[in-house]
Amino acid sequence: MTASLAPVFAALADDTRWAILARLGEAPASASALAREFPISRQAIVKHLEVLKASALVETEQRGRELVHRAVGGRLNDVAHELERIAETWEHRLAHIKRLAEAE
Amino acid sequence: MTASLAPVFAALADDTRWAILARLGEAPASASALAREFPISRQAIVKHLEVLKASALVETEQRGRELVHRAVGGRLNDVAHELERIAETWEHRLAHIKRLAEAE
DNA sequence: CTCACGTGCAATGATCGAGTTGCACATGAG
DNA sequence: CTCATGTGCAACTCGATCATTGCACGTGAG
Repeated sequence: MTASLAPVFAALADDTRWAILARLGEAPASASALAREFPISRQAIVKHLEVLKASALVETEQRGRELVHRAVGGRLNDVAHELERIAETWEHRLAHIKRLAEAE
Repeated sequence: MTASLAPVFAALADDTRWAILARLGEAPASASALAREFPISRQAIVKHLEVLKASALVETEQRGRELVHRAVGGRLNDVAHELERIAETWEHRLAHIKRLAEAE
């Protein structure tokens, strides 16, 4: 389960991709529309959207002849909760080890 | 602020690095010790530790002549909370837009 | 209807990062 | 003391991926 996190992080790691995702969090948009706003080609935008979609961070909907993409908060929320759980586990375990060391 | 997240994601994105971090979450260890456990060279381990340290995901302590590294839950927790906040913002904003669209 | 506009696929270039190897240094264990 | 062990620095290879360009196709706006 924790292994499934790496792809999501990889999707979020790129600055441009993160910017696109943040932009879609403000309002849905098509790939062509995004290409006009960002200083990169439409194809680059499309590829980023594919990556984001593969990690379920964006969803796509057909509006007329356009494909409108929007950011999905749910997945991000899942990741957040999992991180909290992991962080807590670490703290407990390491505190325990430290206690053992001081008991010598 | 949201821009400061990208480096952390980049640090967490690599499978090997994530595995090292998880390992350090179970118990502290030196770079050489990790190199014995993982199928990669010590130098590779060291580089991963540098990245993790740069994102404040691990801390280092001198024990005798060894450098002992341990995972830090705090930073991960910060990231988790920020992600929750962002996800919530998206949901609100997009729900608002959807409401407007249906009001037509 | 028609053409502008949005999309899809393919090949290529360029940059970045993971991993290796080799060597040098130092310091604590025995 | 001495040598094994842990660490540090540098150069190199190789693969992934970010981005570009060019072309073709379909469909809805006007």
